[in-house]
Amino acid sequence: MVSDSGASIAERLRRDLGRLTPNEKRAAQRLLADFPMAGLDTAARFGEAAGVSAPTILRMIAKLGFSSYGAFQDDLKAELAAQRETPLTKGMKVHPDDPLAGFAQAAIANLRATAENLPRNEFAAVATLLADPRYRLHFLGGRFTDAIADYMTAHLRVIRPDVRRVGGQPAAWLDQLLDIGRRDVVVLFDIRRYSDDLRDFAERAAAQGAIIVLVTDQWLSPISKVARRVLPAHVAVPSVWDSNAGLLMLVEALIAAVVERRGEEGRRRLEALEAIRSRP
Amino acid sequence: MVSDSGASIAERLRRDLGRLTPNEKRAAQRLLADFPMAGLDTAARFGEAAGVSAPTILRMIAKLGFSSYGAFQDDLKAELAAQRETPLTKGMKVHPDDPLAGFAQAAIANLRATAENLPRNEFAAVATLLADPRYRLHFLGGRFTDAIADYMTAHLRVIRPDVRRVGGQPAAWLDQLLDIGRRDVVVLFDIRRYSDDLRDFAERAAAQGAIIVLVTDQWLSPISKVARRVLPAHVAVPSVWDSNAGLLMLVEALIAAVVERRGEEGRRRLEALEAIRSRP
DNA sequence: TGGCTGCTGTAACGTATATTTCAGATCGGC
DNA sequence: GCCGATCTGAAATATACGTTACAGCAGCCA
Repeated sequence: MVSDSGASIAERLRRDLGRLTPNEKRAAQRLLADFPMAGLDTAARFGEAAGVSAPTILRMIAKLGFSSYGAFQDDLKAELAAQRETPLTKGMKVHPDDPLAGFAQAAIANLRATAENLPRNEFAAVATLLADPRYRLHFLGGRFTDAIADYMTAHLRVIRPDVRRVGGQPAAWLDQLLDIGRRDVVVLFDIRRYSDDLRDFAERAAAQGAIIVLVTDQWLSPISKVARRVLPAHVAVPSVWDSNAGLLMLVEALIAAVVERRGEEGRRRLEALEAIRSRP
Repeated sequence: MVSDSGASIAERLRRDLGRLTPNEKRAAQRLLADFPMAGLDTAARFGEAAGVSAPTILRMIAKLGFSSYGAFQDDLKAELAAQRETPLTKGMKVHPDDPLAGFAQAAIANLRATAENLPRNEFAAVATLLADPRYRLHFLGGRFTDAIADYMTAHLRVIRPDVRRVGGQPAAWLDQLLDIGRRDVVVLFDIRRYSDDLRDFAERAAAQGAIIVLVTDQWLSPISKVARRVLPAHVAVPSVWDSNAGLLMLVEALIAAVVERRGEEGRRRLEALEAIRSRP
C-alpha cells in the first residue's frame, strides 16, 4: 500500500519537487512528463532517459518516502490498476486556487468552440490556396498576433516557395504593396482591439487584386469586409488579454493540411532541407 | 514493438487460450482477470498469484510469441502507455474526412496533459520570478518556438520593465551574454530536434550565474540540466511537426499569473500605456 | 501392469538489477 | 578566493530475477 496518506504518486512528485536536488528534480520531471512509463522501467533505463545516473533515481525515490525502488514500482502499478478500473470520463477538477487549471479549461473550451464553429469548406479552401505554388504568400499580424504570423511563415517556408513576411514599421509595409497583385495571397491576423494599420494595409492590398485571408476572433475584425476568406477562432479566457491558443491550433491545422496537399513534392522539399541542415 | 500484427495482448491471450496446457491456461486467465497488474509483476509472483510456478509462466509467454519475459513486459507497458496517452480515442468519434476536428482533438489532449502534469509550485515559482522587477528578463527560442518567445516578450514588456529579446544570429547572441549575470533570468524555449546553439547559450548564461527558465516538451530538452526551473508541455499531434498550442497556453497562463502578481503596480502601468497609445 | 508421452515444479545457473560506497566535482558562504 | 557542505556518477557488492536443465508425476494406451 501507499506509504503516504492517499496522495497519488504524481501529486507527491509535484509537492516534493522543491525538496529535490537539481538532478533529482530532473528525474522527477521526466517521470511526470511521461507518466508512468518511465517509472516502470529499470532504474538504470529510467536514469538514462532522464539524463542522470541510476543512484540519483534511487535517491529521488527514497526522498519521496519509498523504502526501495521495488516498493515504488509496486505502488505505481497499484495506482495504475486502480485507475484502469474507474471509467476515464472524469474531467479535470477545478481547484479554486489553481489558476493554471482554470486557464487550461478555458483554453480547451476555446479550442473546441473554434473547431466546431469553423466552416469546413472555408478551412479547406484556404488550405488549398496556401498549397498552390502559383500564388505568392504574404504574412502579417497585429500587435501580439504578429508572433503567430512569424510562426506560420517559418513553417510554410519549409514546405513551399514564395513565402514572404511583411515586416518592419507600418509605414514600411506599404513598400511591399508595390509588388502585390492578382497572384498574391495576403494572410492577415487581426484580433480584438483591431489594428487600423492592418486594416489600411488590407484595403490597399485588396484594391490591387490580392486575395485576402483573414484569421480573426469570433467577433470578426473589420478586415473581414475586404477578405476573400475568413477563419474565426475563439479567444476569450479569464485574463487581461485574450488567449491565442485556439488561433495557433487553427494555424497548425492549416499547416498540416497544406503539407497534406503538397504531397510528394512537399515531402521531397522537406527531405532536401533536412539534407542541407544535416551537412555541417 | 509487438511481434504480432497489431493485436492487443489481451486479444492474443483469448485467441491462443486453446493452445495452452491446463496450468498455462490458468496463468493466462489470471492475467486476463486482473489485467495488467499480474503481468507487471515478476514471473515468480505472477506464478504465485495464479497458483503455478514461474517456468509455467515463461512457457505460456513464449507460446504467445514473445522472445522473453522482458519483451512481454515491455509490450505490456507500451500498450498501457498508449491507452493512457489518449484516454478518449476509443470513446470519441474518429473523423476520417475532417482533419481539423482530429487536429483539435489532439491539441485538446495536449493542453489537458500539459495542465495536469505541470508541477504547480514550479509554475508559481516561475511566475513570481518573472514578476520580480529586480531581475532583468531575456527571452530566446528555437527554430519555430522563437515566435512564442516573441509573443511572450511582447506581453511582458507591457506589464514590467527590463524585458529583453535575444535576437539575431546565434553568433550575435553571445554579445548579449556580456551583460548577463546573477540578476538576470533567461527564459528559453526548446522542443524536440533540440537546438545546439540554444544549449550552448544556456550553458554559458548559467555559468555566468543567470537563472535559466526552460520551457520544453515532455521529453525535456538537454538544457534542463542547467535550468533552475523547467516547465514541460505536451506537444505530440498527428502532423509532420509537433503542436505548440499547449506551449502557448502555458505561456499565456504564465503571463496572466504575472499580471496577477504585479497587482496595483501592473495595472497602473497598463493604464499609462493605454494613455500613451490613445493619444494621436 | 508396464512403458510411453507430455505436463509441471524443483533446483541450479548466469545475468541483470538494485543498492552501497566513495572520491571527484560543484556550489555557496564567509 | 578559499573552504566547507552538498551533490553526483563510477565502481563494487549483494540481491533478485529470468532462464534452463532435469527429474518426478500423471494420464493414457496396449
